[in-house]
Amino acid sequence: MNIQPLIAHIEKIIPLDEAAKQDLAAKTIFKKLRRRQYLLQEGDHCNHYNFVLNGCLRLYFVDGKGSENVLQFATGNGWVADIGSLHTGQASRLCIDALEPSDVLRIAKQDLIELYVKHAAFDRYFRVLTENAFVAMQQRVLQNISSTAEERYLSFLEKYPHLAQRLPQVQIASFIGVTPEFLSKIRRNLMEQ
Amino acid sequence: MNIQPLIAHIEKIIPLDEAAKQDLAAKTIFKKLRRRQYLLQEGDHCNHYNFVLNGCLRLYFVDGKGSENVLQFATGNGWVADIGSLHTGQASRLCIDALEPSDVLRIAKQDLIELYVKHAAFDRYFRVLTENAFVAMQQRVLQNISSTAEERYLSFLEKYPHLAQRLPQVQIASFIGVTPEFLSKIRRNLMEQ
DNA sequence: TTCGATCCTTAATCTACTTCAAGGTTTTTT
DNA sequence: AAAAAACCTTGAAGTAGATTAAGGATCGAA
Repeated sequence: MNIQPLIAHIEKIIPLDEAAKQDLAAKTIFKKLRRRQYLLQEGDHCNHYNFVLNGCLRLYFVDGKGSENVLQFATGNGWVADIGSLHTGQASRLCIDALEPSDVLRIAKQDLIELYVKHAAFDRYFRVLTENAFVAMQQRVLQNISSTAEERYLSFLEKYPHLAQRLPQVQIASFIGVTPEFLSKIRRNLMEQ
Repeated sequence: MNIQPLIAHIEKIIPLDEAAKQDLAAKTIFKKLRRRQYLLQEGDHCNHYNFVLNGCLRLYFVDGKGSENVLQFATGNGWVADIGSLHTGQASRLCIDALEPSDVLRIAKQDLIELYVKHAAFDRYFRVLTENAFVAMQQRVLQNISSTAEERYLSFLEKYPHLAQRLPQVQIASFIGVTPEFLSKIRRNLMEQ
């Protein structure tokens, strides 16, 4: 199993010594997913942090009316987990599944804790990682509050041009927080100009 | 200057040795704010992480139409900063000011980095802190997408009962993402039941 | 003690977005 | 190759919430 992409990703933030790399390799699990396969299902306990090698996963929430609301897409070199459930140990209210056939590296919660304790570099890496994710999430809250759906769609195109090509409209609509019908209308309006 | 509340808050997550406490104390700046006083203004570079001892601050964004959109309230034992600006060094698009007269402890960016390097405990502490903040922000995105304004208001009351008493309605409206007029209507509807 | 801010509410009109229903196309599975 | 899913669009009708405008209440400063 080749965990090189993961190591490379970590070393963009902080160098790892040999011992750290070996411990990491020993705790990394490889998993292949088909399209539509669950990695986490509502009610499960989220026990793994997942690093996507290739393909595309989504983290989403099924609300009272049965609609899916996408919180996050994860493609190559991205992480995905229900961090809330992972930390508190409570059952998750979120789902993770594969939008495309995907390859994933997983680290179990207990192993992650051991890595934190043994190698301070991992605290640093996940601190920076989470700070970046936090900033992105904060900007999204801002945008939801202060922009129209059309503005949100345009900014999605700008920010994730590769995803815009790759994903079905339904998923994009769900991410920016509108119905697929309305996104269709937005797109038509944009075309006409 | 008494930084005991800050130390206590950190030690809920990870113990600090004497050296770490002393280095922390040496880098901590005390600041008193009047009501309405800015701690960070749009266009400034955010160079400090701020720990609130007492009072209440808000982090907010002024959008194209000139409306204020509250991202976060910070009261006793809470942190507030524009983490994005703090990290990238770019000018901030956010503002921080005091809703009540407040006392704040500040750590400058450069000092924070030195603390990270010298004492691994700080990487751990801020990792956990940011993970919690991230989870909260994620839940907020979810709620914005999948709930009505009334549901968001009720959940605000549940989650921050002390703030609901203390803050003007305008601020609460801005936090949950509606106009003050509409919040007023929501409150009336709730009364009538 | 009064003047100006800030704050809260009400009501009328307006609009961005949802819901529902339907038909056509493309992709996936068998 | 056929059947079944998933996907995208269109239009009509409905609704949550914004906007505008106005009046009254409370608070803070001089």
